Amino acid sequence: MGDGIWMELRQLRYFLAVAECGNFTRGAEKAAISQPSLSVQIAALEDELGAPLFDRLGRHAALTEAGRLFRDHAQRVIRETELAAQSIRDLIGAEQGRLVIGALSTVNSYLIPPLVCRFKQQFPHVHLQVHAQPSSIIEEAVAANRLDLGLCLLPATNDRLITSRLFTETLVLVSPPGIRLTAKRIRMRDLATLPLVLLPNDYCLRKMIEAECALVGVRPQVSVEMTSPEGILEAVKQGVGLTILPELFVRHRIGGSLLRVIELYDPVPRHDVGVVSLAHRHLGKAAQEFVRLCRTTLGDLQIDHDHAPPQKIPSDVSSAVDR
Amino acid sequence: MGDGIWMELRQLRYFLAVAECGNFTRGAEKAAISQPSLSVQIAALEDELGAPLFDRLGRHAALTEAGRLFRDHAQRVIRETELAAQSIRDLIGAEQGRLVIGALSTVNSYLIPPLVCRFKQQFPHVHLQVHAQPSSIIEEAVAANRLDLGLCLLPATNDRLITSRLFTETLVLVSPPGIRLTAKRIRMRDLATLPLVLLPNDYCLRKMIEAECALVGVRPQVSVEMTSPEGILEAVKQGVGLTILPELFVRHRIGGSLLRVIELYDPVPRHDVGVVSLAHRHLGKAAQEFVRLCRTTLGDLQIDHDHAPPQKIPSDVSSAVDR
DNA sequence: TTTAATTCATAGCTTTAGACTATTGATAGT
DNA sequence: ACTATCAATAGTCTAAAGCTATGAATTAAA
Repeated sequence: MGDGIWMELRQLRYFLAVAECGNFTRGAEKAAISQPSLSVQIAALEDELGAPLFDRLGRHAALTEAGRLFRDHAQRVIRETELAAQSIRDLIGAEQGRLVIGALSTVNSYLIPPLVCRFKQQFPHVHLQVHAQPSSIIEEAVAANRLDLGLCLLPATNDRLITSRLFTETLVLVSPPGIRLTAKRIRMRDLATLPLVLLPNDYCLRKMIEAECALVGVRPQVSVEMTSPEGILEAVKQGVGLTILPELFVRHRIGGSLLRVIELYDPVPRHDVGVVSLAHRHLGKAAQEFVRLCRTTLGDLQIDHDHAPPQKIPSDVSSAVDR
Repeated sequence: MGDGIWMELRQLRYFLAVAECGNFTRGAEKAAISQPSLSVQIAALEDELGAPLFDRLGRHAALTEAGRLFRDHAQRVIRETELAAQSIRDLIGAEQGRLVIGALSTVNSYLIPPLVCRFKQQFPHVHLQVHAQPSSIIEEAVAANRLDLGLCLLPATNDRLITSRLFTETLVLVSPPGIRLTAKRIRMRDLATLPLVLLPNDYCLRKMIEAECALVGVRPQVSVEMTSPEGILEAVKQGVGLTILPELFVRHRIGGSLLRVIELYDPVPRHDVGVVSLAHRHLGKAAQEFVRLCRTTLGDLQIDHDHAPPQKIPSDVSSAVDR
């Protein structure tokens, strides 16, 4: 407490140099300083510790008992500093670390799986944690610095966040096989007569649907509310009703089932999805790379739908729809 | 290698202060420096590590991923320096450490046992190692810094040693029960006719005896040579011959045996025993205390002989001698 | 929206202390 | 006794660590 001066790493480095050389003069050479400078530092160290570290015998300087004891500690200290610097370098190279992100549950379903796959391939030692949460919770968590990144609806309401738009999600109507709906696309206002299975109304997606409907003067008939998009899709499959969900999500989920996808228009219900992070929050290489992978993965997904569908996936889908 | 500037403990201390407070301003208070000084040091640290350690969010400063990683290392470093300082303090208090001494085998027999006992009582955690060696070897080992202290004959021949006289050892003649020698004291020159069991002639003690004899113009009749004083005493007990050994040693060894102690005079053969250490060699508290204990223990031993003998031990001895 | 308060960074200046050269004193080896 | 080596000391210089004052940015309150 009362000490005015403290040990410094420099002194430990000099000390170890002398201990290794057994000689102040050569120790100074090794430490790349002059011999007097080294002597002063060693003396300061000895003074602070309260015991001589070397016996200055004419020919060589030998460690005292205290010196031997101190050497072991000093070596550990220096080693630890080197380890510290190295581990930071490793982290910059994103070879380790921890990345916690939040994602909308719909996005979580189709974007995250291939994304995680690629990410893990690139950064096998980064501990990645993905939370499927509603947009509002994600925003809050990112703002509170509990999440590194968030994938949520835009625009974000919290102004402490910086956002970066990723893509536009289009909503489509999903109908079960039994329903007699031959149209490939229907107007928004025509939703009024259909029984819908939707998310609870504290979800952004639900709110958006309500808002879109209000714009064209209709109130959707909500027959059932469920919290999980997957569950909703399953319910629709059972014939509970129809639902409205993001197109990408639906297309990647209906697989071999008999569900039909019906486009909505006038207007087309859509919203932007983007990545959000806390302003002034430094993003590590892993996080930056994660964002980049979002875009490339998304690009690949879009291709699967804007181009490939006419050849591949639609064959599955249409066959299922045809029946 | 190429780096011009190095991490310093000061920076780690400041870093930990900020990490703990989550705030540069309060961290500066904790570190007892101004906030700008702290900012500069943290910036330097971040610059050297190549990654930001804190995210400067408006309200508080939060550790980055790199910061969290670095904190663990920094804590270990600081902890280790504290341990180092503490262990040196402990050593100064002689609560631990290692003390290696050399002692003449005769001295080793009577002085060392009680000495070690007292020493261990005072410094239970000091690893004490005692080597029974001839004076010349001890001198050499102390000069080569392989021994911390040496108990040997004075004067020491090596001028790199500093010596401190402890006491004067007087040599006495020891005779077995069977010999017809009634005198309590005999002249040195009378040794000429007696068969002696002595140490080999590379021992200082032997050399001294030879020298003393030469002074009075006699050559001792050496019937047997043995390297260990204890062995010699045993041989004498078996009737192999007489011997000449340090009085203190003999008195503490003949116990209940029938050996007789006969004083020598004209001149009285004696030599100084002292403690030697290497010049400029710093002696730890344990070593210093060991020397002090030599003197006090020796004082107690002398008392046992200069005063107690008339009452106690001599009764045993005389009875044994009378027979 | 404006205002006030926090908080960290920057700039300029002061002072500390680490580093260098030159020298002395001491020791060891010739 | 002489020489060489080595560590400590003295004196000077400079780099950097510290402080004060100030500015920019953000948050909280009015």
